[in-house]
Amino acid sequence: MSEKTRPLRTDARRNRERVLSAAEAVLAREGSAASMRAVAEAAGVGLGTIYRHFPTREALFAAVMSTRMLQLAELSGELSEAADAGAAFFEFFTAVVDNAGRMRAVADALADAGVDVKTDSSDVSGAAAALRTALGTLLERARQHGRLRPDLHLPEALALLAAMCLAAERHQWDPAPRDRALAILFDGFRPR
Amino acid sequence: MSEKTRPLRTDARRNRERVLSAAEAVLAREGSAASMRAVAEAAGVGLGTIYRHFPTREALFAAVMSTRMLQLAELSGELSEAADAGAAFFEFFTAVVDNAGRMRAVADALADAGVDVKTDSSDVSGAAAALRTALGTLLERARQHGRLRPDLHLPEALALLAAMCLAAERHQWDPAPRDRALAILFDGFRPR
Amino acid sequence: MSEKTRPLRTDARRNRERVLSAAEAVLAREGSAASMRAVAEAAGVGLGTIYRHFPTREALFAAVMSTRMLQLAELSGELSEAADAGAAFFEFFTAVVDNAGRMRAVADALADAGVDVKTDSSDVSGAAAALRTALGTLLERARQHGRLRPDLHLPEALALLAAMCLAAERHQWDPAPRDRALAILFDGFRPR
Amino acid sequence: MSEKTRPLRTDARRNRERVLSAAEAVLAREGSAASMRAVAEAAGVGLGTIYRHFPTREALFAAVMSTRMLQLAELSGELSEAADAGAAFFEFFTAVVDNAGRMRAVADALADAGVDVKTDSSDVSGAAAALRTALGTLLERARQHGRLRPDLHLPEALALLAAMCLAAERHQWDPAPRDRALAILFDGFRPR
DNA sequence: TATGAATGAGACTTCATTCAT
DNA sequence: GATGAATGAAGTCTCATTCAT
Repeated sequence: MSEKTRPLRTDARRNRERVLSAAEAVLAREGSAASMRAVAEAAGVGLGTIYRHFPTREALFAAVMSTRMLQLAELSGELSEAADAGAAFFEFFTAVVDNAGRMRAVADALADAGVDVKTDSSDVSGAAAALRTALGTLLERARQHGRLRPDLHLPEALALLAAMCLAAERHQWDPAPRDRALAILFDGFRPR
Repeated sequence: MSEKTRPLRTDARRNRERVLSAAEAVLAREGSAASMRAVAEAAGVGLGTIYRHFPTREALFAAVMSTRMLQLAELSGELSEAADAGAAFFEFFTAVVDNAGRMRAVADALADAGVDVKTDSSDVSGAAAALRTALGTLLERARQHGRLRPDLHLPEALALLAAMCLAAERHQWDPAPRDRALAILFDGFRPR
Repeated sequence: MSEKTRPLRTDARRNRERVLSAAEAVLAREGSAASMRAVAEAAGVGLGTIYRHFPTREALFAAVMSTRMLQLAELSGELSEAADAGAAFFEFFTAVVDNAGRMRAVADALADAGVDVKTDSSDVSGAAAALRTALGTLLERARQHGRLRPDLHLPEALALLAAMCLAAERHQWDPAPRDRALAILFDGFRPR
Repeated sequence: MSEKTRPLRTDARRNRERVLSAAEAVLAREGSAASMRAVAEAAGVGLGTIYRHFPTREALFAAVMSTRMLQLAELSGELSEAADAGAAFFEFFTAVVDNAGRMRAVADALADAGVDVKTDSSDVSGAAAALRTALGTLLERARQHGRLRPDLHLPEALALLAAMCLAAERHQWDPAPRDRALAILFDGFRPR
């Protein structure tokens, strides 16, 4: 847990970023079977450079996911103080789905967050926990404000979030159908 | 003479079944990257036997999917005459999700059914179309009976079905959480 | 059971013939990599039927070759009494080349006949010997009639025959180019 | 192993050479059905190394052929200015046959050179064209010097060259029989 | 530190051969 | 006898990972 990283040289850090974002792009384009070579080429670095920063293919992809999840968790911070607690929850939910739609394979990790975390990467499980916490906080607040049905709890919400993410990334959902599906689901979330 | 003959044909057909159900099990356990060897071992047959019945890895997996989808489409036949049109729709929806929970990768095909069918296997596309039609029929009937919100149309329903299947399959959803998630979603389906 | 070959039932013998000629056709069409299944299909019999008559793939193809070579050796019988000994030799030589042009892989065996027989099938080596003898007889007679250079002996003649056969089968030589090449070679055969 | 040579960027090129010459040797020993693994073992490299340098089995074998053919075409350059145009032609012809005798399968390509080039590898077709041109040049020159019969043209010469190569390669012709056969053929080439 | 050549396990697929029906 | 389903060794090729430069 206490993975203390020492400051990388600036060019090394820049390479790490390039690899990460190349990996994300390649994952989005080619799915989870994307090869390390494809990532290296997209990043414009050698294969060895990837392995300098990420010990293994799985570690690289886990890093992609946790990075993305952390970004989402950060978004929740802002929303947790929004005036309309219900809107904040729905906005966050939508943002996560939207995000998943842009990146194949991140949804897999989101799905994992719902149950047990299978990956042994503490980074991913940490980010997943952060995301879960973020959703939980917004959920609780919205419910207390009477904007969500009282019997809606975090596990179901996470499961449904994961479901929508998986579908969004697999369908390459366009905004319109996505919004229609979410509108229906959100009606199920509301108190009667 | 009167003894039941055991022609090779029978044995061959049984082997085909064994391969199909082994493939389904392996797909469920190992995901879509499952190897042909794993299927062969699970089926207790040689590798060549698989290839006798299915010319290609893709063909085998397509057969698994279309078989499963056809079974579901058949179920819809019975339900389409049930007394309670709303219950029939929800039961079918639940059955499909339940089914997907048992088989990774079938959900992929279900997802495909929602949009365009990408696989060129006419078997799969046919089965997918059958499933789409089945859901459409039940949906229409339930809506006309006033059990579904008037603005719920097939595309959204399919998208949400696919989403739930994907999640069920990935989470290995147990009945309890699955039912809770579906209950919420179904509330979203109902007229207010 | 006695190992002595006994007359085959007429249908069995007919099957043997069908397999042989199907094998020749398939060999001609697909080259020496032709599969047993292709032969079975061309012959309209099951795979097992081939193996009833020929213990291995190699045995089948050897039988094809020896059959063909025997036919050629028989042709030499007629020619060995022709009035023009020189023409008889050239005609035989041409006939063999022509034949090879029609059947891929038989040329391989002809080539083998020129040196040592590698196949352990006594059938093939016997047929090759018959062919060698046939050519030798015609050669000797033509030379004694003064139609061939005195220093042309069987080994060279066989080597050149094999060469032309190989080329003929590989090029799918049409008659015209084949005749031009043979005319030149035959000029080399003649006394100055 | 005494000293292990240390891979260099240069070493990659050397590995390429090792693979090429191993492939030539294996092709000569085992014929055109030689396996990639056999080549890898003969070269003392891993299978993957072959595929790094040659994308495909066919590409490797094509490279072997075109390399060899190019070497022969180069030889013709020197001979094209020899004092004795007839001897130059015969020497070249002999050299090509001699060469083919050392490598099975190269003869196949030579045969292809005689007609149309079937391989889509531009390397091979280019080398084959170079070889054809080389023979044509020497042939023309020798004929103009009155050392070849006037009606000997390139197509026949190529066909006969291919024939002799095929036979040489298949027989593992020793020099003596080869020379005897060539002497006879060359007499056919000369003006009467 | 970055590079990319090398490695080899493992994937898919074919096919000669055997054997139950 | 005939059939063709089953088998599994072997072949080609891919790709995560290591390591010398």
